[in-house]
Amino acid sequence: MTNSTMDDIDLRILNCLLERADLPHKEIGQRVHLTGQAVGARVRKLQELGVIEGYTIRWNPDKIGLSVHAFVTVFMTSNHAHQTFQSFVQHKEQIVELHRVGGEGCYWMRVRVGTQAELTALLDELLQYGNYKVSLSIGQMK
Amino acid sequence: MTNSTMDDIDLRILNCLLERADLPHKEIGQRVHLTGQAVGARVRKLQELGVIEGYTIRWNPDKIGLSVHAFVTVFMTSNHAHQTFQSFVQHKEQIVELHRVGGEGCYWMRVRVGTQAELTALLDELLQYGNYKVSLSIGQMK
DNA sequence: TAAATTCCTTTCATTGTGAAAGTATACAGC
DNA sequence: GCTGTATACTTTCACAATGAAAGGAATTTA
Repeated sequence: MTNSTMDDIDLRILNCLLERADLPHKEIGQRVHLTGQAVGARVRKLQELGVIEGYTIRWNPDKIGLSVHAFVTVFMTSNHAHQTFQSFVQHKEQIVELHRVGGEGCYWMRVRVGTQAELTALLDELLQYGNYKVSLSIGQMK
Repeated sequence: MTNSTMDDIDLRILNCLLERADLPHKEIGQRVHLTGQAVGARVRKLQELGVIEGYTIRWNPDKIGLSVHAFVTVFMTSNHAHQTFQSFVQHKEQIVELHRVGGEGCYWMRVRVGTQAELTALLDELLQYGNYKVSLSIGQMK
């Protein structure tokens, strides 16, 4: 790898892939005026640079019954519970995203569950680590 | 398509794809004891059901200079501003996710920008619609 | 028991992909 | 100003992945 910096074409390829990662390189190539092979080489470069981390699917959790989508801010009550809290979170598959935050609270997390009852149960467990604030998503606009 | 219900194999395929959507169907097939073609048929079924919405990439905004990752809760001050607020958000590419929420505030949004100054500028613009609370992600654990 | 249905496998044609070789352009050093 | 080197592309080619079609096993329905 030579040039470790991204140009405008790389950005356009990135945008194409974000929108539709199953697009053939040849078709992306038509949009950025390159052959499929050249696109392939750039994509490989972007992966080596760590810009592209991997391929995934966009999906709809609602369709498999995960209709409750909550944002939870956690306020830790003890300074010593961080380790156990984090391992607690890691093995809870309902918690699909976790960030350490500065500002409001200590952690921010996204939760996906099937029922209100399941959410309540999770929140009850959370109490061993601290307090929380919950917001429920009632519609995604973007 | 006949059976509109998902079975355990479908779920396992879904998980494979969430982890690595570029895995060949043949290889997924080995994990769930099916041929590649059978996996392909199931994936097509999941797309028709709307469970799978499309293919994307996982990427690292940090690597292209988007190092500020903020969670913003918006408290609207007027009941009439929702329309203009939503179109405002739609054409701001720094706002990468937006939800209407119940609980804390009216909207929750995820913001990706390069600098604190850029965040400040965005928050200033937000003031025409309402107040806000900001948290900055200082590390993603999941 | 026979017919229909579902879901799979096998086979095959088409398409996508990555490696290799060749070409054009830019740039450094003599 | 020329030559060597590097970069990034295109073309060619072999291989792998994919989807369509046909056929088979197991289950359901009458």
